[in-house]
Amino acid sequence: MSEVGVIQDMELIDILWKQDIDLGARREVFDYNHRQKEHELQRQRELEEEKRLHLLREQEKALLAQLQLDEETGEYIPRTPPSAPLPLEVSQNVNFTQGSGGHAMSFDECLQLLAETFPVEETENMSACLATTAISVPSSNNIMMSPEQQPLSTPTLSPGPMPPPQRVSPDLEQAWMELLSLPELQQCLNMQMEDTLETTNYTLPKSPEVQNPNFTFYPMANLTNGETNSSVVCPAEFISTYDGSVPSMAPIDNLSQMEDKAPQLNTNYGAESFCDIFYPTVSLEEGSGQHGHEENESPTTSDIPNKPSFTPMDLYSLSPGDTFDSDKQNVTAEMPDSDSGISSNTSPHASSPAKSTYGDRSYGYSDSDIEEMDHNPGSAESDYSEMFSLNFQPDLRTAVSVFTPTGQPHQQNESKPQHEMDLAEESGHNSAPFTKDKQKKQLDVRLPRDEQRAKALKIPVSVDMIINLPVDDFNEMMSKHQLNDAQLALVRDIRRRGKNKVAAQNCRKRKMENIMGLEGELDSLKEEKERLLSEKSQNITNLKDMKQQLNSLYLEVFSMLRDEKGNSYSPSNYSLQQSTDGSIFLVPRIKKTFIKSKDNHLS
DNA sequence: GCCGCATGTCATGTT
DNA sequence: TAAACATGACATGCG
Repeated sequence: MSEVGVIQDMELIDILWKQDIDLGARREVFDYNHRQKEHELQRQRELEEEKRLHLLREQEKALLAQLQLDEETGEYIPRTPPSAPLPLEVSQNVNFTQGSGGHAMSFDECLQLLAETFPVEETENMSACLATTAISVPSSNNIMMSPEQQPLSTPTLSPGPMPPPQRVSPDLEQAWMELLSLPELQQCLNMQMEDTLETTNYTLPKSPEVQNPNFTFYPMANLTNGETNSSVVCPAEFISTYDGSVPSMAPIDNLSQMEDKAPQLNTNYGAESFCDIFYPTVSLEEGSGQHGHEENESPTTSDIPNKPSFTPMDLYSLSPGDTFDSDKQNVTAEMPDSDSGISSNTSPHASSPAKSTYGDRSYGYSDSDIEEMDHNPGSAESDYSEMFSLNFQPDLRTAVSVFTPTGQPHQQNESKPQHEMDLAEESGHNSAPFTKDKQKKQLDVRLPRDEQRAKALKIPVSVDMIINLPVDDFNEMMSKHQLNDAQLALVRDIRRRGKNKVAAQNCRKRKMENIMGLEGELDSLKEEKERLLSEKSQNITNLKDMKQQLNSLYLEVFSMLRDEKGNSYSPSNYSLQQSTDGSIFLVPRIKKTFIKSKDNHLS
């Protein structure tokens, strides 16, 4: 293009730009040089970013070389020269406050804090993880949380930082909070989680930091999956570490399946496997169920936001010991009967997972029930089991695992007060006019019967799921489990009874509301009646007064009338009458009396 | 033992 | 037509 042509073009652009000023277009939009400059700046920024990443990677390697596993405490401590051993507590007393110059806590201090937070029995196998990458520490720690530690609060895999473990000391917890507030660490955690999820083709919505190109990336985030993914370096033995606590959560066959799965986890350890470990019941049921097949059939990432692998029911089932809160709503989100204040949340078994665990016989049973079961342990087998002559061999693992959607072992730790407290809270509006402690107690009485029946027939689905699953999911679940006729019949009955129970509660609630509404309406009608009666009496009084006034006025007018002789008319002989056109006539009463007398005579 | 209340369950009708 | 829901009637447990 010639120079003249360029000038002409620029002039043309100027004209267009002037026209576009009104549209808010800036001149830079049309300036090629300006855009080129911007492009160069961006490239420069990217180069700086790469340099920075490289530098950080080098620092990371140096840091890892300094870490050392303390065989006794299981804590990772920095390699210190023998001459100047560093007390471990120092790291706990690190001032995490951010100074004016930035973070007072260095990254290796953060790592040390992480190492201290998680003891050796959990990190025995973490050494491999740490040896490979320090950034895998937070994630792997989270994976290897001991059973008593709180697992993920929700199954939803959040890209955000994990909550601090419960066992940390207050100081450590404080440090944790501050540590987690470090954007670098958050970034690392986000990236680590992403890497983990990517192994199962999951993608999570990136955090703003991730989306921000100017954000500082730690080098580990750029490692390949093989390097970063803790699953690769976490040996399968660590999985078996949890066999002592987890197996009670899964049926035997599923357990074996899970154990068989362990080596696979070793090579491909993602979110799904993660859930398999901590929530084997759900993951094996759900994973192999309606959600599992989705992942198998179409593990596209686009499915994730629209249909997360955890439905509200999963949330409910997965929250160990947590009250299923409104979200339960979440459950109610599945159940459109939001008009009913009771719904399934108020059902004791549905409102809280903890309420579904009836391992303790004294829990939720009436005295007679307990007595009956004590005297006749086989009574747990319902009429169904007797009907179909099934041999119910109490299999603690199976029984407990099958009917605890929460995945919690049935160690009843006297949680009843809390349970009732939850009930009281959750019953909420239900408190009037139904809710009493007795009612709550009786709500609990019935459910275990179905629980026991299901247990007797070894139905591999929790009663809560049987009742609350949408019909499609329910049918799908039933088709996945090979159930015999007796089991199918029982499952159908449990579902029918469970739904009808809620319906009856709603019905009674509505009935009481109707009664109360009718009572209120009755009161208002009584008030209306009183008001109308008083108004009637007032009207009668007014009418009386008006009649008197009219009478006096009539007499007054009549007294003023005179005949041609000047004599007054007698009111007894004459009366005043008004015609339709308004004129007044003096009518003699004689005729009237004559007619009257005539009428009387005829009658 | 009777009574009232709360709740679960069944049968049946309705949506 | 199936599933969910509504509701009357009855049974049961409890105080």
